[in-house]
Amino acid sequence: MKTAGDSGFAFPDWAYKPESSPGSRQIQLWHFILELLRKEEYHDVIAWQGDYGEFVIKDPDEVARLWGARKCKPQMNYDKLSRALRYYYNKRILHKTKGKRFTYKFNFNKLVLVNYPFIDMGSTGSSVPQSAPPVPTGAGTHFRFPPSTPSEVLSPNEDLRSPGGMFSSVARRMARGSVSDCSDGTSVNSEIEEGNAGAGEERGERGVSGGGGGPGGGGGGYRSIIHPRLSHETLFRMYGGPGNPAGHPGSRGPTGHRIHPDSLSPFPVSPLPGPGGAGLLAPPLSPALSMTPTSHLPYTPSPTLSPMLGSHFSFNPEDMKRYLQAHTQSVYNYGLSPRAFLQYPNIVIPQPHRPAADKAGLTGERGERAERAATAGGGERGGERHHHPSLAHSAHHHPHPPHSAHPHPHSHPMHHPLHLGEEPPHMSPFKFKLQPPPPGRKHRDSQSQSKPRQSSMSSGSGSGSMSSTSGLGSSLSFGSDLSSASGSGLISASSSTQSLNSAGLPKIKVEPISDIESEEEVEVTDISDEDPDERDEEFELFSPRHSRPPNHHHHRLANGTAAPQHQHHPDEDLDEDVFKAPAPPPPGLMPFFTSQHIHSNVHRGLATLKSEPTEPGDSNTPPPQTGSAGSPQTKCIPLKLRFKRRWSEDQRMEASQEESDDKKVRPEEERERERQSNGRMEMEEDGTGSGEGDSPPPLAYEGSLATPLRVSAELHRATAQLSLENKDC
DNA sequence: GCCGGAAACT
DNA sequence: AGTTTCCGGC
Repeated sequence: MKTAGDSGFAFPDWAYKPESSPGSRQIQLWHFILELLRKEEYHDVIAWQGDYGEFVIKDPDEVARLWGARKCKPQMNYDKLSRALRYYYNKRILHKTKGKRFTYKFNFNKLVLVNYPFIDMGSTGSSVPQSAPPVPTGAGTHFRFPPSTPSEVLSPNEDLRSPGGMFSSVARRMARGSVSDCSDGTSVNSEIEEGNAGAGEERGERGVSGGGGGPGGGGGGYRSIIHPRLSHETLFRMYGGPGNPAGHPGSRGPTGHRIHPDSLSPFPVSPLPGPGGAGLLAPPLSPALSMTPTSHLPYTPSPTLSPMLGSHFSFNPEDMKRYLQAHTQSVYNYGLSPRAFLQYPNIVIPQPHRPAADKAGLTGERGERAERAATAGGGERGGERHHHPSLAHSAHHHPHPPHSAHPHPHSHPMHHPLHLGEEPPHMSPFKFKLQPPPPGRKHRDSQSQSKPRQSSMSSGSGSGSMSSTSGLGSSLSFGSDLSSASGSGLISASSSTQSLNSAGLPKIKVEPISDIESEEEVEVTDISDEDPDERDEEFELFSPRHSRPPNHHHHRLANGTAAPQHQHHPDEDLDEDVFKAPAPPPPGLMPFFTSQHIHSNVHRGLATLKSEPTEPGDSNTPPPQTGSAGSPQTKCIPLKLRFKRRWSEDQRMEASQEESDDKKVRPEEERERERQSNGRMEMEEDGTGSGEGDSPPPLAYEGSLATPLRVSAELHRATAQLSLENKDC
């Protein structure tokens, strides 16, 4: 089965579909809708209206006609189209706004972020009008929706390993891509948009009534609507400097990593409003940063794109740095869940942006960007993004948003330069052998799960279960790799870890290229095995349930009282949340960002893990304001070790954060199982049900850190090993 | 108008 | 898989 996972990215199946991506021949309805929405010409037909992400089809027939034209389905009508839209309900891409005719609402959190991490949500939150269509202003010049598709994003593999590869890959795609429409031989080259940056949009369809199905008409009409490919620039932004093949370690300066050339992050905020960039979005991670674990994305090894490529790949420090940086950056840029950082405790979060430096760096670096020319009109840097009219007033056009205006970037605790260059020198390349993820726990438990639904959680193969951990095999990979790294030369982390397996993590074998041979195999057992699954709620962190007591099975209340009293239907709530403007991240979460828990000095071993989650991470990094004190002691901790720890914690976190998601999608059995074992998940909300403003107590996290003895013991051992190794650093 | 099952289509 | 088509039901 091919899914997003094939590419190595953690995407919900529905979100992936390369074929359906803009660049491919088939466009998906939601893409199309978004396209229309972003075009003023169609505002009389369909437009944003109402709440965030909500739009109204003003002229159903016309929309249907347009859609039909696009799909070469002259018989299309609103009834059919709406049926298609309804299919999105379960996928959570859309919701129907009840009571309002022809009104639907996008779930951009799932959709945009997952699919188009590059999209600039605009100033989002506050500045954006209610319906503020998360109109994605592309990272690039002009807003392109869908800026890219996961598939186009390139696999981490490619990126990390060699930008060059990335390029070629892009080139390849660009070369090939064109969207064919119903027209005879006519094909709509989506690339065009890149070229004209939206200029010359045509509405061929309109007015060509009747001709809807007509080849020429239909095709041409949308010609510029779609932007299928990710520009190189975008890619660079995503991954930091342009071509800097892994082969040239150290060639890139800190500034070179600039993901966003614009003065400030082009992704000021996630769609979720939040104080100062605090708009933390949850889990949906950038496809580009596939290594990041997401809670709702299934992991699927990709033979071709994923890091699992070939099932074996080598990793060197540079790559790691790059990856980490990208990850970090993405977290910041996309307002990802703080959890994303949990993995890299010691990592200093990159500064959102250093305009001058960045630009300089970027400029210098991106000579090869072909698209530059193409996008000429765009002026990406200028921050000239296409804004949806409705967004007009949004604070978008801030090439250099003042802090006041955009507190996020700088005020955000996360904003610390990532000093990758300062990674422990001793890091030597090591190989990771990735193996296909073991069957999810569900699988094991119930072999005969009903058909998998892509909606995050339900997929049988554990994709659902993978939730956060699995999201990206890679991220997990690291963790597991690292943890296992301490073992004998070649270890299969997954094999030793049941929890991991249950999580559906890919198996990874780490082959220390350098010296780690003496290490013992460490078995990392995670308590999270409880039920790492089916969670795909992206707002986990921000939802009330986060306040749930730590280290408990997610579905249970701390006091053991399971008495959920909230009135709403959990489903409803969740959905609502999802479709609602995101709430600001709970204060309590900040610590996560700021203080990278973990890391501990080697000597302390795992103790840190258990009790002191908030230790300051990188010695190089000044402790964030919010962070609790920090003791610079982790300097010498090998990345591997950090990862290991991070991973463990993450696992625990995951376990505690699970929550119910889309029940609709979930197989009945599954739900049943959950109910039985965990009690009502609804309870997770803790009765706090209030919604958005909820801020979970910081404690929650700490508690969740509690580690089972066995785990700590194991880890401890591993740690000891590592520490010995790195004693001298 | 809206919903969602079912089957067919690509 | 993602619709498209059809349709009965609310």
